[in-house]
Amino acid sequence: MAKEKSKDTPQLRLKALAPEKKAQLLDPAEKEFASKGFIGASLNSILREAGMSKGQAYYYVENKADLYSAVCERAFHRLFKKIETSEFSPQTPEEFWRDIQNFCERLIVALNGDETLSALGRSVYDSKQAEEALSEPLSRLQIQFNQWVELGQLIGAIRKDIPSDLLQAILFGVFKEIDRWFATNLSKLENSEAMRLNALSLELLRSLAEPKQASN
Amino acid sequence: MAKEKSKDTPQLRLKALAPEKKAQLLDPAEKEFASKGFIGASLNSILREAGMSKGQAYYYVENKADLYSAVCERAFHRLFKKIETSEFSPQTPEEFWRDIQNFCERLIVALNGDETLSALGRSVYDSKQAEEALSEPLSRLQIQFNQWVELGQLIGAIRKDIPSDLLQAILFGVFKEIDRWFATNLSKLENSEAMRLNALSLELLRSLAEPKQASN
DNA sequence: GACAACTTAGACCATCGGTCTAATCTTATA
DNA sequence: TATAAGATTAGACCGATGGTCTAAGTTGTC
Repeated sequence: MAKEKSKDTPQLRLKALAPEKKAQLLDPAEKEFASKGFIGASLNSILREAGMSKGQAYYYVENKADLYSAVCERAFHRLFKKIETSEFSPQTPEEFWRDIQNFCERLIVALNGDETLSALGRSVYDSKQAEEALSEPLSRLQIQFNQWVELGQLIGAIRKDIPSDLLQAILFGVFKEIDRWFATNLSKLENSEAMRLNALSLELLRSLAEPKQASN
Repeated sequence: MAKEKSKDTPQLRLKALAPEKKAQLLDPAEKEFASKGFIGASLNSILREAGMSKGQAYYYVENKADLYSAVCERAFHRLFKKIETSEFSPQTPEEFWRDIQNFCERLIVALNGDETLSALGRSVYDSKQAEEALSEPLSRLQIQFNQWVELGQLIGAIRKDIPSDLLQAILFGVFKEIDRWFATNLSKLENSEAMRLNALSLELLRSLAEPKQASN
């Protein structure tokens, strides 16, 4: 009983690591994952870049998926610090959608200011394996999302005739495609057109989620 | 100039191959791709199953992606023979959406009758690499799709305020998520509920694509 | 039968993610 | 301060992957 039982899983060891050393591994990993995707990224190449031996890396990380997860988790926190989510307790559908719009706008601003972060985010679509690697943080996101949906349903802002996981999948799907499209086409767009489409996209999501007999 | 200049690319050689021999390679490949996805499928394992040497396979196929593409192409033809697309020349939005619904129904029936085919279809979502491997047939599909969209726009069945590739991405995305959801949840569903959701899904797609001031 | 083209087998390659062991470095206690 | 115990590190090694290459076998033609 020397210290505190000591850390005996890679994850705990990584968490207890000095920030600079953690960065020594996670920075090159983030760059590689963001640019090559989960599957395309080479572990060996990351380690070479990090100047780190395999034994060392695998002492702090269980496998490739675990490393990816650690990288995303860190990036996720970075994003959340930028967004600083404010209170969210709408009483009417109008308020609900205003708050959602507000949130989306801040999200977009935050992502636009950090290309690596948004590329990393997009890497989740890369493959099923990437999604599985993030199943834990993603399920946390999903819980959060479901709370919003339930709240929205409570105040009549969101339809109740679709199973919420199906609705969620659809909304995420649409969001994903819009994100993808903007990522590839933004540069070719006039500013005004971009803003119009942005607003339109949100309306689209709203029209999907709202009860059928729309309130406007 | 012995024969006809002979086939000097793997693709042409494969196309000229006797059907049974083609099947000897493509059948095991289809099974593997459908069950393991593009990335998860093992080429070596396919060849073992097919009783075919590497040299032989690579004589008829350029690489893994090319094999996947050949498999999908063949499956695609199989699907189309089942669907037997009828004429499609609606004059009004109502007719347009009736025809679309008709098509979707036949598509669903065809897919339900061929589990391997639908699993193979779903394998496209497996990874970006899978999608890239099918870029050629997919772009043909896209052209077809765009013709429908243009026709729909002409007769006022489809909105014109969204770039058609964005609209297409969104519709595909929604379709994909619905397909996925049904693939995992169908068994748990009551028959009547399944039918209700099915109809609702189509309505959803329609509401996304229709001009904003809906006609009904 | 000879020559050329087509076809096939499978050894071989670099790279992949991952494992394992032996060495080293740290720390705590006697 | 010596030593034992634990934490950490290096990197050889592993099986499997997709892909290449060459030498042999097969086929068709004159």
